[in-house]
Amino acid sequence: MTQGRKSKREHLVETAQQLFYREGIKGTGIDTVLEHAGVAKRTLYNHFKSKDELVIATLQRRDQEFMAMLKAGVKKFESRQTGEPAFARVLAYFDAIEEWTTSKQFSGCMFINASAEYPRQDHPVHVICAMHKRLVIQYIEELMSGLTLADPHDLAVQLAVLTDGAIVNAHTTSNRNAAQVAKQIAVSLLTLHTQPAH
Amino acid sequence: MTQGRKSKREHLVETAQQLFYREGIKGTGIDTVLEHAGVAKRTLYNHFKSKDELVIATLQRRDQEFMAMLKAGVKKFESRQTGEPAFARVLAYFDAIEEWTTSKQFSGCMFINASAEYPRQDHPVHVICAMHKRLVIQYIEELMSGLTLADPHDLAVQLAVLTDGAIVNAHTTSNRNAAQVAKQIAVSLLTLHTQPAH
DNA sequence: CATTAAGTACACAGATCAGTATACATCAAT
DNA sequence: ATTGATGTATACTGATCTGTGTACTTAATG
Repeated sequence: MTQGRKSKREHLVETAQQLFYREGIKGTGIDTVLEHAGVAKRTLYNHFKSKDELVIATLQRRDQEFMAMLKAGVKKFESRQTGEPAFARVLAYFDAIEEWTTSKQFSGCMFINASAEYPRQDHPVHVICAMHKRLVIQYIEELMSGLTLADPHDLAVQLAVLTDGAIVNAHTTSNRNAAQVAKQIAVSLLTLHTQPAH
Repeated sequence: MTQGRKSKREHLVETAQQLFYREGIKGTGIDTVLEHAGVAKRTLYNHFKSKDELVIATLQRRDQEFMAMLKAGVKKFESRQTGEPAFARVLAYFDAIEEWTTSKQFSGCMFINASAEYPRQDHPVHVICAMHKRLVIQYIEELMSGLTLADPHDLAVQLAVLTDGAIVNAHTTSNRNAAQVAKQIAVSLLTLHTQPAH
């Protein structure tokens, strides 16, 4: 029971996650996952009763990983900002997004990609992706909690739309400036909504 | 050579386009396309030497169709706007996006979806999607040609990022307000960039 | 030592996949 | 009327896919 470093299950999910992200989910066969993980097929099907279950496990893992990456990025970049703390956190958030979208391994948002591969909105995979996006909005709302806003949720949704636009634009058109573009817009929005027009 | 209504080729592409859009490209087999089109397999492979070629043909068709839809939408909605014509056209553009994203058959952007299914940026399918996105930016730039702007291309990219964000958000989270959110942001940006701050 | 849990190796089922081969039908143009 | 292009029907290949069946190994635990 107690065994070296990682459980086989965890190792499978980690390997599958990388492959699904790089090659797409439907573009990656179970056998490919097993080869890369160096694990027997039976072991996989002892832990997951179908590929779909493995897919869902990878998305849940990615959700954890991504949120952690975001929070670490915000922490890292917010110190380099000046002015209102909540304002600085939002800017740091877009810096984190930029660092990610310009990184070497970047291949779009795993959840947006998965949603595209499973277009049906009632499919479990699609549902999980929607949940993740809702979590991100919630997180943005938390980042802005120090600001005085007419409708904080509304602004969080705006910033989330902006984020998704930047991610997709960066991936489809290989644009390395997408996140900066989004950040620039975010600054405009924040300025508008925190200092009333007159 | 001269035959009824539509050529078999055109019919195949139209049918494939619908299925690829609704069920995903890798989620749709050649046989499914043939069943729906009522065409023999040999006929398909006389017109296209591989599935990839058919996929590319559907994307090219979708590009034509989508741009036509946008232009028709702009024409339809711009008359309902007041004020500066170029400004009104951009608002009408977002109205067109909204009408699309809230329509019954909406299942995301076919090019974003295809990019996700073919994540490798050098894959022909991915390249075509990037080209389409560049065309959209160009079109937005044309819409704004009457406005006095410091950097028209820059603003067009911003609006394109906004558009993609709205489309993706609408699809993944089934949010019917996404396009309105984007439009609202667009208004802010246009106002900021057309009437200098002081 | 015996039991039990977890993993492995490997063959295999059954479906589906893209693409080909072959023989036949239709029909317009020469 | 013959030819040539286009399409059809059907069977088939070979690869790949998810998932299962089975017998063996390994190691921790009692």
